[in-house]
Amino acid sequence: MMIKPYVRLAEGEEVISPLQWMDGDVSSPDGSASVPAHHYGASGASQQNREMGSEDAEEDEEDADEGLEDENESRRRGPKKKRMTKARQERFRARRIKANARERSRMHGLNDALENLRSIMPCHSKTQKLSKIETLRLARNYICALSEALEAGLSTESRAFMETLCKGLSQPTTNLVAGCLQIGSGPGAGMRPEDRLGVCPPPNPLGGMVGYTSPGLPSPPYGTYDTAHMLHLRAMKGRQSENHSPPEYNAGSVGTPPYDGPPTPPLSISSNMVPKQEPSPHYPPPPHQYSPSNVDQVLYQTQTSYDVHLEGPYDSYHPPRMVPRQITSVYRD
DNA sequence: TAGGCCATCTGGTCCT
DNA sequence: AGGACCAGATGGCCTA
Repeated sequence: MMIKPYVRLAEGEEVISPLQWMDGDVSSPDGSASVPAHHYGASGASQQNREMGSEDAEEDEEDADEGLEDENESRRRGPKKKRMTKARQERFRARRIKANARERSRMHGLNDALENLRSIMPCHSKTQKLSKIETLRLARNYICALSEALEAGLSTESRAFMETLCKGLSQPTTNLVAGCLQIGSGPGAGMRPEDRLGVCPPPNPLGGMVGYTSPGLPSPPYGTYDTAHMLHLRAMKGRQSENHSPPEYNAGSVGTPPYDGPPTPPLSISSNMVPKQEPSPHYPPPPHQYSPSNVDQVLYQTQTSYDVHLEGPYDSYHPPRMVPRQITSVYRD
């Protein structure tokens, strides 16, 4: 028999658990479940607990069955296991069902919080949802990047900001971030609303795009983009210090590189914004309007690192695909 | 088809 | 005693 997977239920819906399923006719007389053992996972010992119940006493009926203990059971050290009477089984199941419901609810709360976090990330797409781990990484990077921007008075469109933001992210997420923050409003005008990216806070109700992601940007060949060189850049800045980062965040490691900056300065709510929140009618600005500064020059390069692929028909549900152009050279001076 | 991600169940541990 | 939290295990879904 196949056990259906659990899905997140709408409010009011009731979940049927294997334990409840156990309560049906499929339970064997001795109380051990017919639920496939593999469904439970865990070790043999745990499995035994599940079947025998590791719960506390049910005094009645106990002594009478003493002689029926199997030999291994009687030789075992430690407190003797109480036998699983029917009443104890029922209590155990009821408690387990309650615990399962609590655990589900707890995890839903966790997921809701994660969803809230996603919604204020600089890259927010309903069609290309960040995974949990990537959400956390990006959140961490975002905080670091904003802190650095505040500290150094840099633009949140600066290269440094982008670098920090993309540190240690997976290739698809890096692509998403890049597409998010570097693509202007022009070609995306016809996109699905849910593909528009909110830049904390979400899109300006007055209209205008704050940027968008291409739905399903292919990973490679985008991706010779390597964050290793970013670490290099940071190392050159000589800002190695303090234990703000987990030990695994070393330059040579695969995980998210360390944030080696100073402690995060206090951020006001209003400061938790990036400039693109107020969309410019000319974003990205044409070259002749662009600031000649070095950082902006680099930024302009990044903004022009995608071409709009106009091949084939497209409409609001099939927006033009963004085709990368030499993304690897974006961060080179 | 393998691998990534996810939801869920579960037992253990800690805390109130 | 019961709840919160955690980590291990499992199977389903999706995508490259």
